Amino acid sequence: MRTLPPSTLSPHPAPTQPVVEHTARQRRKEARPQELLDAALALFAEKGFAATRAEEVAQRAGVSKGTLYLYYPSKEELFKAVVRQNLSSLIAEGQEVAAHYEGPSADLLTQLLHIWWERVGCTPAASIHKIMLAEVRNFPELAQFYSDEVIEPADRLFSGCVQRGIDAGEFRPMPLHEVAHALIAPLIFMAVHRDSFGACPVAGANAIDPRVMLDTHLDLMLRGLQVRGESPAGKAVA
Amino acid sequence: MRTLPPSTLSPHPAPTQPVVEHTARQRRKEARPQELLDAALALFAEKGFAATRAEEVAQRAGVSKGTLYLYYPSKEELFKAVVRQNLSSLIAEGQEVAAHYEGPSADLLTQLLHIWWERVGCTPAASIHKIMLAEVRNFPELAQFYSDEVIEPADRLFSGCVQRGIDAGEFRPMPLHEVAHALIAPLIFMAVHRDSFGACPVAGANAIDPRVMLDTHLDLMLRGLQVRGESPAGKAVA
Amino acid sequence: MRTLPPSTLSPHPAPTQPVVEHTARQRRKEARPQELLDAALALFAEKGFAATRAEEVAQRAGVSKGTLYLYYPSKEELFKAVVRQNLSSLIAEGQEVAAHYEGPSADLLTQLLHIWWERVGCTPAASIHKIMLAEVRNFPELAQFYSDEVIEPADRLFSGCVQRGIDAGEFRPMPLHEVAHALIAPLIFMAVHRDSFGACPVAGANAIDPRVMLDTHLDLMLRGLQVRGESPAGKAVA
Amino acid sequence: MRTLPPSTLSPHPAPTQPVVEHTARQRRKEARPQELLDAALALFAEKGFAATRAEEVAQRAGVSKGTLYLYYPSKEELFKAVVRQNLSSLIAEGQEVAAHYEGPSADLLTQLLHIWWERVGCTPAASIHKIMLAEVRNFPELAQFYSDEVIEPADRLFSGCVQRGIDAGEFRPMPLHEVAHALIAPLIFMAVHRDSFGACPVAGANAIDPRVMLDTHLDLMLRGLQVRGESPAGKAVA
DNA sequence: CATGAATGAGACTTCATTCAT
DNA sequence: TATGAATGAAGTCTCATTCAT
Repeated sequence: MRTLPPSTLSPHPAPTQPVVEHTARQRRKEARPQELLDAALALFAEKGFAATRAEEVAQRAGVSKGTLYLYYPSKEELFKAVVRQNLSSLIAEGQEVAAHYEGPSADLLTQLLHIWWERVGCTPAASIHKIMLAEVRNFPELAQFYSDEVIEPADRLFSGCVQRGIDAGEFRPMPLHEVAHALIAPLIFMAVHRDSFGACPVAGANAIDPRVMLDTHLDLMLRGLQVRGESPAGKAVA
Repeated sequence: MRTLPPSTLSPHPAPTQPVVEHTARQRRKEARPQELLDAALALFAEKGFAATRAEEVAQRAGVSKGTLYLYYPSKEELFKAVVRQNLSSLIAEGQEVAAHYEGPSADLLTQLLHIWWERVGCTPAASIHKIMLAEVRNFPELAQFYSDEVIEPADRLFSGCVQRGIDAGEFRPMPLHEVAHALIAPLIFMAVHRDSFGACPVAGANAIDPRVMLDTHLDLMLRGLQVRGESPAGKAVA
Repeated sequence: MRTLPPSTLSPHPAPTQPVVEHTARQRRKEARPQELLDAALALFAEKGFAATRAEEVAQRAGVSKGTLYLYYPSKEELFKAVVRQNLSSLIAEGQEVAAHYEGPSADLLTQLLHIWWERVGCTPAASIHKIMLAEVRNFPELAQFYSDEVIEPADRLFSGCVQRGIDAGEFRPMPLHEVAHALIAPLIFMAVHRDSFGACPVAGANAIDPRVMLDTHLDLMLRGLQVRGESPAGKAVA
Repeated sequence: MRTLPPSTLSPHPAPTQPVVEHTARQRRKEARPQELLDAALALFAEKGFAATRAEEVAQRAGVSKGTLYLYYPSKEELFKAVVRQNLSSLIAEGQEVAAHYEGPSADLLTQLLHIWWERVGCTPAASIHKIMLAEVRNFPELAQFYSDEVIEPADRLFSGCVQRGIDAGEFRPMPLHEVAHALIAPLIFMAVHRDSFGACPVAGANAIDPRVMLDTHLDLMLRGLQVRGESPAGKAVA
């Protein structure tokens, strides 16, 4: 379902079948959670949380209703698991990249946004943001969960990079959270838009090429952040 | 809640329908559709489509459940009516401003975004975007409508301004649609976010001050658009 | 369903239709709660709490599933309403009788037990005790409710009568709660037994005539309580 | 949980089934039915039939769900087996005692009730009565079984003792079955009550001390049975 | 026009039972 | 023989929609 991204961050640490041989049934059992999460993500993305029926998720994963509840005790927990698998893990990886990065901050931001696009923006995982925005009022517990697991860490990640650039004299001093928001918002918005209007023959939504958009956005933002007189560092994008 | 009931205690022996009768009840009757749409907008914005109960809409509009169905044959039709009614007036205004503007393009963009924020971003109308994003997959016919009535005109408006700046030598040449998207997306995103997470005690969402965000965003974008060596024009923001 | 008991305690204070005329629908609405409670009591008695399906109750009352939930928000609340109507009210009446009684304590106990038999013991209401005994462990909230609404008041009522007899020198001094228990337990037990085994052709259960049992029990108990040398006061039973 | 798994780490090259093998596993296998019945009794007593899950019974017996169904083809059959196994042995004992008793009938009754309390009333077996009362309507065939195996013999036992006392001039002539009922009912009722409400902080249920109750009850009953003018015989109770 | 009592399809979730291993 | 993953019928409760008044 997910095409191997050219990213240096391999999603799973090389499965290459361990020594022990499993029976067919055991293999099914081990694959179940992943199959269920994939089915759930697809359906949540398509119809939203409330409108997705548990039985549909099960059917799409090729199991019965009861089996779904064998692995996840409620629809809400299933959704949380989807969020964890698709977002929480990625943000952690982003933190790793940022923590060990040596080059210019502009390049770091460029790389982070490209990673985000390849791992989230152009995958069904992008829909999760839409789902949260739309339904979070009805599930307050999910709001806190999402804030803790996704929004806060992502804000820390991007604010940290901007701070890093300011400290190094690469960027102008600017309000951190607002810049972080301005950095990621257009990308999420584009992904969400494509997810919602992409299926329909809508000129406006399709007039935008995601790759061009990403590069343009980075060009604008990095030039905007840049200290006057220097040359922009984000050229690597092209 | 019901004004002037035909109580038996009325001092006059039943006036047998006055000539006009355009009073109380009649006025209520004419105002009903608007009252219902207002109530529906508020609730759809708050809870989404599926989680909004028809009875709640009726209650909030001060009528009974049955009356709602007198005006709208189903919850779906009510939803469509809400979207249509609230979007039709959203665009014209901006077009007017842009058509007659004389000053620098940076100032024009600054003004347009401020107008958007005051007229849409910080009003319930902002919720409509959220609703559309969330539910458009379930109402394909609304997608075309929304695209024609909102997305396309808005894109034309902002692309036009950017083109104007490029033509005048104020801005660097850049991909028009992508810049237009980068201009408006963070604002819509912020409004939608506040609408969803604002009620919850979520640090990340509340860390951003809308006014600061707006100015920061404009600062970044205009400096990013600006032709090298000139001074940015968007300082008027205060 | 309930035959008018010869008791001086009229169950309802004479309905005799108030002045206002109701339409058919309104009449139905007003009768609904009673119809539902009757149906619920019958089914709870027959199958227990957990095994009684909400839809069955509705059907027996001649309405749909949804209507039941219009009047009682959950099966548990429905059960509580059944208890209140059938037991709580009766105990309150018993307290009234006891509070104003003038004659010998033995006669008071005789009368209370006869009332209990006629109003509970030989009606479906007797099954409620069985239901509670059987299922209370699974519904802790019901346990507290039943204890507060039924067990405690009943214990107070009977202990109070025994105390009254002891104070007046009619009865020997004895442990109050234990005597109260010994007074009411055989009657409840008999009723519960008949409710459970009555339908089956079981000699043992049917060998006992409730009337004889009641009189025998009273005879034994009152003679047992009686201060030595006096003549028993409970002869009125026959 | 599984004893002696045929692990590949076994030092001996698979002993190819020893001669007797009546060890560990074999012993477990033979003990299985009893372990399952014990677990089932405990759970049925605690939660009732419907609320007891098959898997819980299996877990408590230390086996898997599937194994339970190897021994009992359904939950219903398991329930019947529990009832049969626990009741059949309860009655014989009392009959023995009564048959050979030489002393006064009051002492005999005293002794029988004390035996009942120690052997049934204060053991899990008391719960069986509760289960029967609650569920017998759903298992009509058990009604006859229970009646034949328990109710009838118990009635014969106690009626016989009363008859013996009357014949000997110790007791007043009274209806036999009704007296038998009045003798045993309060004790069963108390045991059942404690079993159901004992866990809850219910004053009424806990206000009664079983030992005091037993003595009080015997005191009342024997005095009630006693022929006028004689002194009661049941003092032996201590 | 307006009401609100009534309906019943459908959602989530549980659990007795089966069967491949 | 023993396991436990899988099933699907059934239960409680919700809510869009209808219609007698």
